[in-house]
Amino acid sequence: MDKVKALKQTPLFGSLSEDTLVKLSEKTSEKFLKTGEMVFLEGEEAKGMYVIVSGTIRAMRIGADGREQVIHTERAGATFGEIPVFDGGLYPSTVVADEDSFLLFIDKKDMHQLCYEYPEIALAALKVLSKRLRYCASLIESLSLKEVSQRIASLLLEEARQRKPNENSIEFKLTLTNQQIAARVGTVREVVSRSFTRLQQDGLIKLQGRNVKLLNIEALASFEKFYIVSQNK
Amino acid sequence: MDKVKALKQTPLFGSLSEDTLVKLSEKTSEKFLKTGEMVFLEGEEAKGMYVIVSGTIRAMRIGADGREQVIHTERAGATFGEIPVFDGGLYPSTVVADEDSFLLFIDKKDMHQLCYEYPEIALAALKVLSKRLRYCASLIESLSLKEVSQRIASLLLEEARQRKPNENSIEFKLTLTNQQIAARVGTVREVVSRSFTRLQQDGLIKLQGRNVKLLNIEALASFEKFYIVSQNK
DNA sequence: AAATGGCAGTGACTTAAGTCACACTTGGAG
DNA sequence: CTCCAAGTGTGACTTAAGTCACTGCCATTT
Repeated sequence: MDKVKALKQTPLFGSLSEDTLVKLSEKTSEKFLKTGEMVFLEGEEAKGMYVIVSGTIRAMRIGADGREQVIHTERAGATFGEIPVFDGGLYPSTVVADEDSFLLFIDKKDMHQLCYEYPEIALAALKVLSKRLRYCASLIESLSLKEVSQRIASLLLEEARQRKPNENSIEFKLTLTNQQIAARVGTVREVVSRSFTRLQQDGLIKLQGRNVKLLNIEALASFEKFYIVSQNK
Repeated sequence: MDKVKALKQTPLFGSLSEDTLVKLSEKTSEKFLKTGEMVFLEGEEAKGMYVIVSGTIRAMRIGADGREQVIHTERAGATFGEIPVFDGGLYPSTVVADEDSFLLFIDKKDMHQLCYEYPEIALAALKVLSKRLRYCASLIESLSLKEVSQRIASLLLEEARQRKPNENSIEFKLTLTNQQIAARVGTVREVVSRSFTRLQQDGLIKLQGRNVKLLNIEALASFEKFYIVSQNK
């Protein structure tokens, strides 16, 4: 069965035996989503969590003016909606499919039982949440202490890292729209656009349409970390 | 023994029997800190995590210009530094004592062993991290989508909640300096000061020195959530 | 091959927030 | 008591970021 294979791929359930995975997979229910469809809304009652078999999702919050801030994104093999499973509360953010996606739903109670029966699952979940917490802490830092162009620099470096591991000049196609970048980085479309042109003027990147070339990764990384504004007069 | 009593109080180890706690307590080591002393630095190699027996700490990041952003604060009974225990990385932020504090240190390996032996500990840890993640998500939202005075409003409401549960007009003494508030809320001292006077002008609070009175909790809460700026002309 | 809708780029303007400098409280410590 | 350090308040100024309003560019779709 396909579901079993999918569960096997995840960091959460990868440690389980074939048999156990079969039993688990029988308890899951399936959910198909088209791009843009919502999985759940912030504040909704939560009955369980999701595993992404294929596709990608974003978890986000929406401000009073309608602006969107992405909290985290997840792709195939990852899970989301775990928080209410472990602390009993409501879903902490709204989740939307960023591509057509196939999800498995796992009930709260089943998950608890698994954690008691197989401590390695609890440990794996702890690892997943820890990584997420790291990411959130960095996002907090950059929202509070860094400028937009620095945040964009780090997004570009991260995108690059996910493609080719390590060269000193990397070129790739941006799959994100400026609007999506803005929502991740905590600004608006126009500012993203201007930041790109500024990074280009400063010789850190080269743009041609949606094609980005990081001209000097070293410099970009140090810009991301250390750039300080005019200071005093 | 005092250590055992302290461990018993924590959400993490509260479920353990007296005997187990004694055994655990023997594995911990003690650490005393004066106000302002550092527990560990962001990026430091991590050998384990801490339990706060008494005192308070703040976990924070420091920007290139020296500005500080608090990620979370913890008080007696809480734990911190768990992330590297579960994901094997370095400490994600710098932790400093906000008062004279007494901590217990628990080794990574001991913690792992406990999680295997007592799944309820792993579950408790999952709950702790889930709560922290909720807090971080809200901080991200407010840094990205809310104005400083709104963030201060929510800080005031939170402070109030931690004292008297629910009345409609609450008065209390702010223990935080404006500087500390700024570091939590993601601004600078001066802006906090001005925000306070503005909240006062708008009739939401009454200030007398460090004494704050929330005049209209309803209104303050709705200001915190929904306030929208001038919009268009 | 038009036509349409979604994106990107940019000028012009506004504004919240940050910086600097200085004066004013205040609550301990000697 | 009074002195002092630490903290607060505030005016004046700068600036990053946000808003509005267009223009122009593609990539589909019919």
